[in-house]
Amino acid sequence: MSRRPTQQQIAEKLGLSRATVSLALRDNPVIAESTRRLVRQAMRESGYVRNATAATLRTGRSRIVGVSFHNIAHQFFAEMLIAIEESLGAAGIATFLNNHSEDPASLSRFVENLAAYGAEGLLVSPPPGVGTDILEPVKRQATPIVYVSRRIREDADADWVVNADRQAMARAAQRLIDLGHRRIALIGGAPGTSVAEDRVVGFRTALEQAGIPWTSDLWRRCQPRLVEGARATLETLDWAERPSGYVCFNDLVAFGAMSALRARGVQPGRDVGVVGLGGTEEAAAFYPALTTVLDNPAKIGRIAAETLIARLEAPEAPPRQITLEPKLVIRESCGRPVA
Amino acid sequence: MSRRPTQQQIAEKLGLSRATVSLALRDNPVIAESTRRLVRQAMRESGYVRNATAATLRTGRSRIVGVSFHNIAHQFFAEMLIAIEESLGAAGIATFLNNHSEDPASLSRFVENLAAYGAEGLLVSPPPGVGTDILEPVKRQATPIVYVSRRIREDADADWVVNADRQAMARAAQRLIDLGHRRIALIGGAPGTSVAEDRVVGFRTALEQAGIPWTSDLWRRCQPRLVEGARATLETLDWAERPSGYVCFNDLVAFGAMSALRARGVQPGRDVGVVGLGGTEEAAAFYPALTTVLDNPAKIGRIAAETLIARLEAPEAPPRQITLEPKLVIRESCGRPVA
DNA sequence: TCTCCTATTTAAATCGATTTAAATTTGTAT
DNA sequence: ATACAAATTTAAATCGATTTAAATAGGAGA
Repeated sequence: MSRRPTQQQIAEKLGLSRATVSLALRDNPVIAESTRRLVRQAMRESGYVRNATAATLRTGRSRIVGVSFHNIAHQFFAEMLIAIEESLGAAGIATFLNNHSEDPASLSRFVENLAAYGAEGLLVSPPPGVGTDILEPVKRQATPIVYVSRRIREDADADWVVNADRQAMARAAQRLIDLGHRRIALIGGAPGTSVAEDRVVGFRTALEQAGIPWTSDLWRRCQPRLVEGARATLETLDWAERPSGYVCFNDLVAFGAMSALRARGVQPGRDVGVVGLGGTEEAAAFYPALTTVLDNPAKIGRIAAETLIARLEAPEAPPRQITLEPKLVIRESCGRPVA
Repeated sequence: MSRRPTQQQIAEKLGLSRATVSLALRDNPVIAESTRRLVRQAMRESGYVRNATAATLRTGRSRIVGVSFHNIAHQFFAEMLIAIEESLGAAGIATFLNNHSEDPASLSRFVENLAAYGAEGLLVSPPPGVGTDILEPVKRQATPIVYVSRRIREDADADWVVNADRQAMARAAQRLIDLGHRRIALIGGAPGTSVAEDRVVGFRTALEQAGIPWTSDLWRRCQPRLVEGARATLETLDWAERPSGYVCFNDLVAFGAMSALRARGVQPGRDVGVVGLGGTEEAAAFYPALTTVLDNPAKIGRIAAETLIARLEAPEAPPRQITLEPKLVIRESCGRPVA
């Protein structure tokens, strides 16, 4: 900070009072049109920049919102974050960022900081296993929270915007089942998050409805990363009865799975079927092109930001709990029906 | 905001003055040890949260830093951002985020907002073609700026942390040259950014030093995305004299190039050589594994944050202009020497 | 007991914008 | 002119923490 003009100084220069300047700046109609123009002009000339800190202190409205995800290097979260920042920015709201890396302590520190700055809202995808108490500092100030992608189940009447993870995974599995696959593995997903739990349930349900018995070793858990997907997939090649189909936790894992399979001479789309989840741009360009379930990060981000903004305007409105329906995109990685 | 206790209230409860409470909170040694403990205790019990807004207004120190990149969905920038947020957070500094999408207006709005909130610093990777005037609102307040990855050339005595893009690209090209390739295409990169310009110069220099004539059509420009890389690479297959080597703007483009080539029956690592830039985790897992030049996003991010923090402490210190040396990682995508 | 010095505590100003109640100016009708 | 209403402008309080100068308390020494 240094010497940048304040309303005080502008008022003095124009021989007006601080009050007049402030009211003129905010286009209050009680100020004469001519005076308003005068003030506007002076502000432009002097390069006046409104001191948001002072305004926040006085009004109690910070126009700041916090966003906390576990890993913004995941395509899905990165795109969501971009959409959120854009939507908030368009509404004149600043974005405080935190990447908590699944560490509750990181989120905790962030939330405390949000409270200190008087943030007006929080968009969060919490780490697995935490309760609402971790959000206590903002909750106490009645700061609205919107859960994005992941939620805390305990917080049943909060706002949230998530994917229909169960249906998405069920749809992915169903695709392979429809093609005649009976031996299907689930690759990826870390236990503990609401997302992973829902996806596993979806997978399992699809299998059981098709009369295929579910056993927990059909699920090869792994971090949602390409190399991990490759590793987990390789393990299945040692099974007594090899899978003919692979449902992957996300596209990245699917890429890993396909790379691993191909490296072992197994051609996805011909020898085995692979389905992803995500609908990343790369899925279409990969060879073979990946059949996948769309997960719309930008759409979720936009809706989440809108939900928060609506909540700011109507704190007492009933909760908005939005679940986006998945859509299967069929490409080449599942190939044709099996015998 | 709502009723959360203020220092005022704590003071009343304890029968002390606001001054004492404030001084105790900040561990000022003039306050008696016993009083300090008392105050601390009361704060803990009442769930007091410091009002950063009020403190900022009084002290002029916001403990806020802005970060603006063009696309945080790029792996490189996402990882850089994570490292930055973590480093700043560890220093008790909050991160204001902007994803400007190469739009100067977006950056401009952000910078104005930073000035309004009294941000103490800016880490930025500016859009192509902008001058320092776009940063005027923060510059006027003498807010330190650290350029990250990209810089504004005009701003010659600013702090910056960038990759040695020229050398990186030269090294990539050199690898192919060493293997005997003479017909090498450069895939990707959008003109106008300092990064792209430097990389092209590096590529061109390596060619010319090896006695290979550079012509501008060796460069197939494209957005740094997988599908775009695939498209640009396909174009080269129609050339009268096809390339035997491909230097790619980044790993993502290389993945696209390899996918496109493979789809046309050209096997990277056997029929042609491909080099990437980035050192993403996926590069190792891809089939064939990608030879690439490391670009250390997390390291750049960490150093950039440290540079800014150092600058806050010593505003008059000489500029820190850091260029990270590239390192080639040889894998399989270039194959063996050609005839 | 009284003085002086040191250790603590406190009153009050300050940061800059906002807002309300009150004051002032302008204009109109009589 | 005079009164009254309407249109503008302004004084002053406020948000909560920080900080400096000044006040007070406590103790030691004479």
